[in-house]
Amino acid sequence: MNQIVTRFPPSPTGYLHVGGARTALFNWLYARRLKGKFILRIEDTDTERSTQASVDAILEALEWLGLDWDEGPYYQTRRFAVYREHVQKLLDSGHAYHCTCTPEQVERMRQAAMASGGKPKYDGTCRDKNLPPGQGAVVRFKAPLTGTTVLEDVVKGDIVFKNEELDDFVISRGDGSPTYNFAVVVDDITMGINTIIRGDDHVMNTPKQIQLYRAFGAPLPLFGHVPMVLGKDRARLSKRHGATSVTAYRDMGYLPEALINYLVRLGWSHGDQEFFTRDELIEVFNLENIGRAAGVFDVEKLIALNADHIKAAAPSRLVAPLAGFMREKGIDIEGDPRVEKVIASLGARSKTLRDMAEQAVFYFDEELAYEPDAARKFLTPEALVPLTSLAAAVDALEDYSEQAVERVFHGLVEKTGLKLGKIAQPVRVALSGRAASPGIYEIMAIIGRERVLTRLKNAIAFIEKKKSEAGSASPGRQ
RNA sequence: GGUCCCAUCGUCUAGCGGCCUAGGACACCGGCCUCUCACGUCGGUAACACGGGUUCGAGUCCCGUUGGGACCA
Repeated sequence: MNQIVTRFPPSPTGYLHVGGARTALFNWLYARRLKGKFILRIEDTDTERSTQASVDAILEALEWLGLDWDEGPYYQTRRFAVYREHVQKLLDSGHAYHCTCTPEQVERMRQAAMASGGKPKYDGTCRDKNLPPGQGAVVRFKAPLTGTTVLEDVVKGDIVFKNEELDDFVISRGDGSPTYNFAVVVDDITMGINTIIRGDDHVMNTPKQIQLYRAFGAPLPLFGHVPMVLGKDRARLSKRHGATSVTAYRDMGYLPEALINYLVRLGWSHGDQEFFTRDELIEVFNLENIGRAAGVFDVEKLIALNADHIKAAAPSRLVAPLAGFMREKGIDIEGDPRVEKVIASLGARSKTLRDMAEQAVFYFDEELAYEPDAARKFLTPEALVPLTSLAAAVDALEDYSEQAVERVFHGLVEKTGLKLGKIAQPVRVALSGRAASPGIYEIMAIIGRERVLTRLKNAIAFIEKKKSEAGSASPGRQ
């Protein structure tokens, strides 16, 4: 085979879902691996359900995933002349014929065939009539009546179909529009596609398509049918299983490389390796290791992989995507010199970017709100001494750094005899508003001395206020 | 209903006749680390659907059953 050419042909009847994204990914990876071409084709012949909004959504999702295409997008609705020309070719070569049987007649044939225990199919009434083209006449493919058609599938192995199971299917409708199987084959042949990786819901279409290739005298492409992606209940993945659109995952704070990593491992493996960068995948992806069994989409594992990719990402890589989530919280982090350090401090603690944004707020928001439970537990009168002495020590510090701050804490431990935790927890709440956060020395280094002092003072004032309120309220109680 | 596909821990999977008293990952449970939470690290629970063959030997090959799924209607 010369240069390999793959394709992804979505129907623009909705967003790009994760199952579709996976087959696009497989085709893309295979093309990139073998330095081939990846073509995008929009199968929009169902004009009832196809929309431009869907096309846009699909392109947007592919772009976000970084699955770039080398040709296209081609639109089937703009290729009717090509289809007509190919219908004529089959007519001329005797591989197709006009048929004037009405849908009602065909339906009766099917009923009759079923009644006599046969397969519901067209009985070939017009097959040898050599009818001329006529108003409303369809064009049928003259399919082989006996023998077998073998699909040599790279993932499933050989699949044999008896030709008697198939019938003379329609390739061109009464209005001149092509049928699905016909348009696909004409497109794939004329676009030079030689490798077709698609969902295994297409295996039953394949014998018909193979017969068309033969009728056209075209070489067969390599077929690989990959198993479906299932939901938790092992039924085909659908909206009731939760988010299925690619962009929904983007909006929830997943990294495209994580979704790609997850999707590729769902149905493909490379020994025991779980974590892959995009470049690694391009290096090692192959068709041989695609599995034969359908897989269940498991968000838990996606989350874990996303966390791993966040950890592995350079902070600078995360600034732009995180900025979007911060903006939702009214915080503009772009250009802020602290962001990369903030991201570094949160990398090991974030499952998603949304999650990271949540935790990053306190670094930037000066209107710190204390978590009620954390404040109740740690911002107590007992914390007054450590808080005030820390403030004094920090204020007196000659050079302010993470190391210097750490030394201050150790000094306080010695001086007060308190356990480090007794000092650290109130400070943590004072600085972050939470009971759980990155290390406090790190936080202090990032937010800077000024803010540290302000926040410590605020916490002290908070405790004092609480104390006096409690004092004035207590006489009424026993 | 017909045709076709599939079948290893809850999930994703390794395994391509002996290296398997079945390995890894996620999740879960414990220990360690520790200023909290994470991270990390160490350990644990957990699977070859069933029944026949073939073979000296089967998770691995063949047949059947069962169970899922796809397509057509």
